[in-house]
Amino acid sequence: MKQQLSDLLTQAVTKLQAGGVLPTDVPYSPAPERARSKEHGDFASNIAMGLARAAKLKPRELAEKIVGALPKSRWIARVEIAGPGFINFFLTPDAYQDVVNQILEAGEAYGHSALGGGRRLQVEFVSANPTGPLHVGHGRGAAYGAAVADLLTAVGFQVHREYYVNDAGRQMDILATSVWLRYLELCGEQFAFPSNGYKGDYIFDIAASLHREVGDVLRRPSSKIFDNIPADAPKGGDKEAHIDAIIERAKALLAAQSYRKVFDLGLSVILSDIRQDLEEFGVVYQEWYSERSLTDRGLVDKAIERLKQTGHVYDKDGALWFRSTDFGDEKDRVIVRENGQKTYFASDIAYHLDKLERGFERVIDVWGADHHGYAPRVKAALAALGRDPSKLDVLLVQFAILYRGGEKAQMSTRSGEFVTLRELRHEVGNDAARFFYVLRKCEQHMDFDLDLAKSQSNDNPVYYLQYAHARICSVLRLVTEKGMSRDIERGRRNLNLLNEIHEQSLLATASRYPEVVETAALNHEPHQLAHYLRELANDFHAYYNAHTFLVENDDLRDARLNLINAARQVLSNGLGLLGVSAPESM
RNA sequence: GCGCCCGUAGCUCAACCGGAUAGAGCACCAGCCUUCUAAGCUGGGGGUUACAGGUUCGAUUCCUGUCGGGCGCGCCA
Repeated sequence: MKQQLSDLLTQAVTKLQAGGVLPTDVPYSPAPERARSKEHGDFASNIAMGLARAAKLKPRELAEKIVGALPKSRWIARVEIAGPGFINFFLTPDAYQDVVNQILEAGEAYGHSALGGGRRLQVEFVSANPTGPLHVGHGRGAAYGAAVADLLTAVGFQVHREYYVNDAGRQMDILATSVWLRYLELCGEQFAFPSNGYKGDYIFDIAASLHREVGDVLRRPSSKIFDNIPADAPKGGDKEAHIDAIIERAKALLAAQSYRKVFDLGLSVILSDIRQDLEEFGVVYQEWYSERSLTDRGLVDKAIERLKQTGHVYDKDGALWFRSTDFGDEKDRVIVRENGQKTYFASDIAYHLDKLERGFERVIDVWGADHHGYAPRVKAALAALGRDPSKLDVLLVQFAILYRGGEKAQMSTRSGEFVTLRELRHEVGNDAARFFYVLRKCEQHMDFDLDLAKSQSNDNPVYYLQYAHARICSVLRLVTEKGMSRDIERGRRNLNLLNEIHEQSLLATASRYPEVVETAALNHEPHQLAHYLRELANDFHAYYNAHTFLVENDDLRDARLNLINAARQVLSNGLGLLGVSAPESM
């Protein structure tokens, strides 16, 4: 529909260029936009305003010449020039008729396109450290990332969804040590649990299953563990030094193989919990990419080696630095520490290099906003390695600030005081949670009032959309109950009977769906789809209240049933892209 | 101090790579169920788009500055 108008405008401009009215060397965009107000018609073009200067004409004068050169079309009822020089198109009622047929023929594929041409994209999202269950902050990244990935799939990209598993590094050592210490408590050892250890209940569960499995085999006397260890913070010491020393002691007292057993148990229990949590949330991945595997395959060393070859690293204070300031970063970054350990950043360089070497045309990282300072250095590393850093899109998701009882709720994985994603899902339901998360654009700070979400879940806008879907299903079910017949073909032939204002409005909104999916996908803005669906549901509910569908007139009834069934299809497709179910009854 | 994000109705948020009279929901007020699901519909009040400049036919949108809020600024991840 949009394309046809665009073609007509191009023909008009070409004609004016041939007549010498317009220069041929000025670029222009004939794409008309959906008019925001009904009195401005269905589509509006600002082409005359853009070209007025080049034509040395007033915008309205040029607009008149363009309209004069416009070919006739049966889709266009009339064309008006308005305001400073807008060209407004009023479409004929039957211009929209065919939309119903298009939707019903395409079915679940309505709104899909081949825009992406099958090009391969990667979307990496959530990637939370496997040191505890996902909390509601991760939920936003999950809902957002999944919706972006699904939207891009819908417009024809081949999308690879990936979760980067940080299964190496100090945080995981703290986790393993925390599990071991809780295990020792079960064995009967007594000591003060480190203030910087993980204190969540899930640590007890893992420790208990470890104890059931191996008994007291991994027990070591607490006197040996805490002998000559730097003081913890509550005793005026340094909590970081304290926990690091305990980790070293744990590795020394347990043979490498035993330590690894505790470590792997903690990792696998938590990771499978995360995986199940996300799956229940409707978020699935093509790949769970292990950080440890990068090291095991030598990719980290290889990346460092390549940086050395390109001459962008140097030694200072016993550490190896990457000169990221050469590529716009605000300071240089350490990649190998004084103690010989590679930093997390080193792994990330190898990881992102690997992403591009796997052949993805474009790589999208969905990060929490607190990581925003990290993007320049990753891009710098890619540039230093001769890669195009613009192939990496970092989408920053702002924090969801939790409110409980009118006050900010604490969010700390370490202390174990947080609301888990699972708790949220159970309280408000998957559908409401998915929809709520995706309702606002990602760079917008989000106030998440838990009391409101939990106690007044019926106020959640998702029910408004689902209700529209359920209502339509209900009407379609009632056709036979009322002893009426339904003939889809008869409906197709009588679409010209749909001339009520509510019907025209619903048709126009439904016809916009493919455009909405396209812009939402390309701009990584699922909230556009969410807001659109609300509009569509609103059009339906208004129609429902204004008119009866199950009328005696067979022609009119079947036309209307086809229309609302088309609306149902669009609702179902749109909700599907957002990971929300479309119930047949409520 | 420096960097990134944000500031729109009482509250939570939209505004489609600069467009016409800035829109929804919640809350508030007034109406609509003997007819297809009232988790719905109809109408109403509510705004100097934080502030001051600049760019142009035209600015919530782009630029500069000020104020206010969030987050970063480790040889942590």
